Amino acid sequence: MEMGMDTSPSPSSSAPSSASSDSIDLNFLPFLKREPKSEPASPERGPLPLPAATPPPPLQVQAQAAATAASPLPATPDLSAAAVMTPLQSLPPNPEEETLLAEYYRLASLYLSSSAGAAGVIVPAPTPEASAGAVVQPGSGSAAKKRRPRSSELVRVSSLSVRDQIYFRDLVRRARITFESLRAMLLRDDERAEALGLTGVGGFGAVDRRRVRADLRAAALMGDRDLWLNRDRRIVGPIPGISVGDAFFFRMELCVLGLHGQVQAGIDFVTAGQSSSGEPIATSIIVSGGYEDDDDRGDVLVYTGHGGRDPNLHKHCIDQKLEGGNLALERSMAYGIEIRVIRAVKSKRSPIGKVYFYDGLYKVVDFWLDRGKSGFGVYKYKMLRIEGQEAMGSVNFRLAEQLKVNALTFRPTGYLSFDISLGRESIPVALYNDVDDDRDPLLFEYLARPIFPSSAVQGKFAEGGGGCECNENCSIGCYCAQRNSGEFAYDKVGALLRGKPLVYECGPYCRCPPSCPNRVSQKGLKNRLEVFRSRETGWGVRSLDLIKAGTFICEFSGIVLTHQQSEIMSANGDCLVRPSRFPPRWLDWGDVSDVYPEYVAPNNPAVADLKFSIDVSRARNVACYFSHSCSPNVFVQFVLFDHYNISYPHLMIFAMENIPPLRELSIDYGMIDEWVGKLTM
DNA sequence: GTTGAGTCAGAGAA
DNA sequence: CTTCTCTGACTCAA
Repeated sequence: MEMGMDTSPSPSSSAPSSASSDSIDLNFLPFLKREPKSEPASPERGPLPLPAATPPPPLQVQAQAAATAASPLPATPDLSAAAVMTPLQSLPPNPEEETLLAEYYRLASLYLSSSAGAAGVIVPAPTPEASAGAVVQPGSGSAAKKRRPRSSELVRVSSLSVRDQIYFRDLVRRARITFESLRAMLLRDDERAEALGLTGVGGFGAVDRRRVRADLRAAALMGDRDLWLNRDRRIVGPIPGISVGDAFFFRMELCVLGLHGQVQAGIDFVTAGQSSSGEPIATSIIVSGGYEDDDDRGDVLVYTGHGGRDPNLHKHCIDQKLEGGNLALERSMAYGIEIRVIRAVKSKRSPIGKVYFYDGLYKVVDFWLDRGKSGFGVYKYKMLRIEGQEAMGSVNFRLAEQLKVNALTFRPTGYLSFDISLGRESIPVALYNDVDDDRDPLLFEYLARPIFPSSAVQGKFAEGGGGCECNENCSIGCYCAQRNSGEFAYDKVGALLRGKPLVYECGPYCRCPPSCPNRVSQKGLKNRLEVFRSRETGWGVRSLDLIKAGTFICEFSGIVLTHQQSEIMSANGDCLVRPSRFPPRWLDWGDVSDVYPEYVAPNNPAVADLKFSIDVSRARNVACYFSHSCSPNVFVQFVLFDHYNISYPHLMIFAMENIPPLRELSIDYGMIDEWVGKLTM
């Protein structure tokens, strides 16, 4: 099958295609259901305003400059591809309209996702083959795969409306969830294969113990389905849906998203042949810390060109040449083209020991040929960060590390409490306000665990046969695995593999030890959370730790009321959280239907119609201060572990994006209740 | 700390 | 103009 015939939806096009659904019923894709009926306006794009009058600065170094550099520049480099883009006819953004649109979109999102749930998006249980995932080859088959090459069309995406921003954020999140879910599935398959005595991906007879990297395989699966983003144009400047500060764990993921298209090289650029001015143009760089001559001061960065190094040793052995990415950076300087900068920072929270932060846009302001520490010639580029951007992810990361050690040194004022839980949480929860004199969260009793009504839990502790009989950590086939319809919900480091209607963790009636990997959310906080005051969202919550997507954050606590009690209390106008109102965002986590169209979200274990509510008016925990968003970074997963009454599950909150330190956590509450208004005003 | 298989895109040849 | 082959870039996992 030719890729051109592929029936899978292609998110790489900026507007949702009116995909002909030959063989795949697109209607069951939850994501597509949530899209607004009308096409989101495509981003306003325009030709790059290349300063025609800017003469190329005289090359200070006439090294081995490629012929193109030496030849005189055309007065106006004709980036013709950009020129045919829709001309800018943008009105100045109207804040009022933006707010209305945001509200409209929130409601549309709410309506569509909730109606989707009611209309039976949850289709029959996946076959074991489908849920095992990697054993099934994607439908298109890998035979005649022909990857669509990267386009050279150079565009800059600017002034996205609120609605577009949400649209692209969701698009990017979906791609990232697909990537991470595939990777997790492949890893799990590897482990199973190894447990069975088969080795790696080579299958039978493979001798090599080394696994084929799951990140590469996940990217390849997505590539076969044309699911890589932003391949139809080369974007200069910000990538829609990716914010300054976003965190990534794999180089391949950067390629999949189009943030940086080079698997290994640190400089990504449009080649001379592709650019109509005949010159290469750099668009992004990665500062990995691998080059000894780099000098990184944050806002000011001296970056070293690539090349000249021995492939095996990380030593320079010949002079660098002004070609490829090196020349492209120089050309970007001449034209004033902004460069995306991605920094690698060491982190124990990362599966690979480091994390890549998108730190925003820089401009090259100077370049020269220098003698590196090795004694060989290296090209150096002085880059300045463009002002007015969000704080850098790498800076926030370091600040948060310092705050964990000694908060008062870096924030002498503003802390109202270092632990509003008063020791009730496993990790302290700080309270910080440097905005006004509100101290509201201090006035409530901190309740780390919800209190269930006795009628709800009486006799429900050992319901359904009590716990498992495992003496060691639980494994596939044990009673608790069966409860979870044959598979455990978490991977070995405690990340949720995919969202489910309900997760059964091992509990007090299980024999397995506390180290059992099926005990995750019951153990409480693992991240340093902070309740903080902001001018935009009132009270909010942020983390000092980098939170990997899929990991547990905290429980939603309070005094649990029965249906009857809820009716009475809400009549009194009290603050009630209704679990049934959270849109089923868990459907998205683990969704790989873009790659495996046969994938459907699990509909087991079953959960009851939830009629209870949580009263947070007297006692509450940190979860109560999460801000609302229709494009949230956390979601609710229902979990049972201590009692087994399916009408009263715990509301456990998990990350659905990688959440960088100091970024606000946001959740989709569904309807905005009066209490949310009260809390966030 | 060391090692090697693995990827895509660029560059140039066919 | 398209298609191919070679090369360079260095990451991730053991």
